[in-house]
Amino acid sequence: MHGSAERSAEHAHAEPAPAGHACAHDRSEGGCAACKVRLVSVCAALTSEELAGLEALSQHVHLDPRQALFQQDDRAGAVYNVTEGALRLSRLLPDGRRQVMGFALVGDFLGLALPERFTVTAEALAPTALCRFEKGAFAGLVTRTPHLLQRLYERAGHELTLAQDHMMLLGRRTAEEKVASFLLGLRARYGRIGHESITVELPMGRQDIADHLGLTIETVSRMLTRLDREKAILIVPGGVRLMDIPRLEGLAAN
Amino acid sequence: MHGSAERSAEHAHAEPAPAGHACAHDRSEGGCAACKVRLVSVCAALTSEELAGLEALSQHVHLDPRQALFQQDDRAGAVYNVTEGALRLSRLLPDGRRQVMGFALVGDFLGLALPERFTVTAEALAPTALCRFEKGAFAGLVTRTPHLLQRLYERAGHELTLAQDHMMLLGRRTAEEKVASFLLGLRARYGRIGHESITVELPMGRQDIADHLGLTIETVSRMLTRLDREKAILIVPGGVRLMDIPRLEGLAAN
DNA sequence: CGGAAAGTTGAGGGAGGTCAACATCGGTGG
DNA sequence: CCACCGATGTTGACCTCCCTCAACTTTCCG
Repeated sequence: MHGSAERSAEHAHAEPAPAGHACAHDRSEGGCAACKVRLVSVCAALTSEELAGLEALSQHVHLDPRQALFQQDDRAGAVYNVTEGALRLSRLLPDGRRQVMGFALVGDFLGLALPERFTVTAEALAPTALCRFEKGAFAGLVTRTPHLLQRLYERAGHELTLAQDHMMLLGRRTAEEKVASFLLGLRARYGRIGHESITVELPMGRQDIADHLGLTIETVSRMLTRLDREKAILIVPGGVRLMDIPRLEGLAAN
Repeated sequence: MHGSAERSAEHAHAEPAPAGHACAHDRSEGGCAACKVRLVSVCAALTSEELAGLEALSQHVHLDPRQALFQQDDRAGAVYNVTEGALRLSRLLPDGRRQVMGFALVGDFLGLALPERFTVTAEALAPTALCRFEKGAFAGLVTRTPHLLQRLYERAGHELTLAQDHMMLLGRRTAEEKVASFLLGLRARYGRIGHESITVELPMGRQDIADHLGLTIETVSRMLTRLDREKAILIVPGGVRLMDIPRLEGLAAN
């Protein structure tokens, strides 16, 4: 099921640029200062000189749907900033059971902890564009730029509280609560990146949602159907419209 | 069930020192340089001058079993380093369901993310001693000491991968796997702080384990009994002796 | 020694998993 | 343009793992 079609772009980079090409002219269209994710991303911590330093390191990467950016346990050679699209971050147990640790949306940073090896597999859910920073160079910039380190640290702290929220969800909530909570959380995230709407796009499949919430695909489907039947949501192609947010918030209960 | 006996030492600090006293003479017995948790803690990043700076900020706090150090949503006025004992870090849902996010052992750092408010409640499981650092002063030291910030950042990254491990456990493992994994994980942690042994102390109760693993107290008890019956472990007063570690590792499966 | 708290064990039930059939959707080629 | 096909999602029937409820035992302290 994890066929060779999902080869890692991280590997590809070492080879003569088959996918994920990172040629110099790729970063000629405006640069970091004009980057539309700058204000929502970790780059907001930087002065314009620092930004220039960052830009010198940046490369653009594009992924097709289902293409992997990197695999769990790959040596981490770079960090990334998502500028377009969405990715699934997952871990596999030896027997194939999967846990989706989260979804990276526009503005999200991958490789935050600067780990030796990636702790998750990152795969594109849609056509996705990223800013790539060579890890060594980025680490150098970080040590020279306490601002940036501070910002990364704050971000890591934030990730940690999100992880705690999700542990609460996985350990102590019912299936219906999990699904309601997931939809509200996703809506809030879209809101923060400027796409405030009652309609929540779901670029991930039902299986991805199930593996994220610690459920099966059937249970996710049933809960969505139930919420739809009860007029709390409306299932639409490619997403869900939240019809009764107070009710959903009651279910999410936090 | 969460009676007034569990009042927060964080509150107590503002009042005229009822519990958790932090008088100057409390830090006269050796200081940070002689601190036995120094090498396993975040302080290992510091030079001896920096250590002196840290020491000037430090206060000793002692907690009795069941006493709270701080509560979820308390304004975070300090960070802590555990020097003795153990604490339970938990979160409560409005309806009383509880998730234990983890247990802090000797050498562990509380308030790592320097949050505005604590995201968990911390309660002592045994007589516990901590080093307390006023948050403002600590934050000041951090900005003046890139070493330390770097170290905190690494630590936060490590916490993040631990959180991911635990999400995998909560979302995708069976009760037996959860318990086996928990025991092995605890043993590994004790090992890292110098208490390598086949016998794992369990300073927390069954309910705490259950709330950590997303199970009920009865299921935890049954799984321990089953592992005992199968000679994988031996239940002893106050803990568990791991009799067949390969078998436990097979169950934990990762 | 006595009472409360903590832990264990058993019986029964239910939320969610499993298995299987069916529906829907999107792409591809005739 | 539509028939076909595989992938994805939905629905139903049944089952099982874990939860619930309850009784009992053990441990911990005063």
